[in-house]
Amino acid sequence: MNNSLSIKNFFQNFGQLSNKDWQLIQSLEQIVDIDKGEYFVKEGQIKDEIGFIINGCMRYFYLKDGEEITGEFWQENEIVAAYEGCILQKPSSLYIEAIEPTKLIVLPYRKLRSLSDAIAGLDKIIIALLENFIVLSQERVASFIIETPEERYLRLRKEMPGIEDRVHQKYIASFVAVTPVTLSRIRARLAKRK
Amino acid sequence: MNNSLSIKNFFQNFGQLSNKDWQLIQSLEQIVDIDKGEYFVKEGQIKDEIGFIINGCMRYFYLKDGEEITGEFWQENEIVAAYEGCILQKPSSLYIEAIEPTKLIVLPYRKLRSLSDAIAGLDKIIIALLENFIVLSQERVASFIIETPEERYLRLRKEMPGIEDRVHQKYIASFVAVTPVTLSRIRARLAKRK
DNA sequence: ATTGGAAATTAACAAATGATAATTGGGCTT
DNA sequence: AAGCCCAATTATCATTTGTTAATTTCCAAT
Repeated sequence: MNNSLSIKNFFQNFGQLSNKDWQLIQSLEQIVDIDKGEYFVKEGQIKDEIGFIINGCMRYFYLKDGEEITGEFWQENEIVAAYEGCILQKPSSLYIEAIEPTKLIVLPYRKLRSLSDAIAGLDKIIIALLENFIVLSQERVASFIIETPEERYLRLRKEMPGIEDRVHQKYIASFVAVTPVTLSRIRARLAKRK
Repeated sequence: MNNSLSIKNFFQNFGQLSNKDWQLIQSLEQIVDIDKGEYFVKEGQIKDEIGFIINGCMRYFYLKDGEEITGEFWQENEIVAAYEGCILQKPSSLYIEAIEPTKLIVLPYRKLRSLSDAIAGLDKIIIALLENFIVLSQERVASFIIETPEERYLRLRKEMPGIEDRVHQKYIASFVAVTPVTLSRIRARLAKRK
């Protein structure tokens, strides 16, 4: 099966493309495999590429005082990117790591942008992609503003069923913004309540 | 002086427009004055308009268990919007309130989008606007992930000098994600340390 | 199957934050 | 200028979370 189909489907959610246009985009594509524990982006690196996960699981994290603090998890059919590299062309302040062996379709963001002259309608798709990203980003902000750690934990389980079987609890703990010990206590409380 | 000049300058940061194109955009513009304590958006309302602050000061907040929790402050030359309305055409889950008497230039987002066929280069400007928004949004996420309340407070003072003279400390407290009492203690600690 | 090592849980204690209430301070109205 | 109302500070106490360490559980490698 053609891996590229999946990202095509993803793009076509946002707008239609002719086969010829699609081939132009495909010419920028690269398939990348990342081993478990290896990185798509490291701190300090300028990475202007976006990755589309064919299979596997990733996270991004900040390194603060030697501690890894997870910001987000990504799974199949999701887009991973370091916005600093893509939008600002600046060195990343975060790491993007494969939690499992991960296969990605990689597209250079600026080169993709530069195809808009050749591909009518590409701008519309990019706008839709960015809008999509904004929605996710704002939901994450809202989750910090209005939710407790326990609520964030429950939301993660709901939004990403199965994620607990894929990643360490200590990663989830920092995603939820507590220590592993506290997450353990939250889980104990929830289990008792049931 | 022409208020519309300021939003034109703002847009032109992201791309050039001819006078004719600009007039087309201007035809969508509306000047809106909002009294202190009044709202640009209320919870439940579908608002697909973006506002550009000519003068004044605003904030958005969520209402949770009767508590107002501030998510962001906006000042002159910044754009205010409820992404749920603009992007998703859904009822807002938040309020946008004028903290001071505020004058806005208001543009309907979807109508603006629909001008792309008539205005070459508008899509590029919209992309730049969205990218700009993503950067701000991700910085806010990062601030929750890697910073302590004290650090968030210091960052706000640095990024928005003078904001403390414009808004109540209780608003700042919830922005920083602590109670007013705790913010007061943080301030006392900082004053002593100096 | 055994074993080594890290992750998760549990317990005990320290530190920080929240909640409540009393006091002080500042701004607005009359 | 006086008085009132709400915001901000301070104090006290309760609750929660972090920290450290001990114990158990889970994987992975041999």
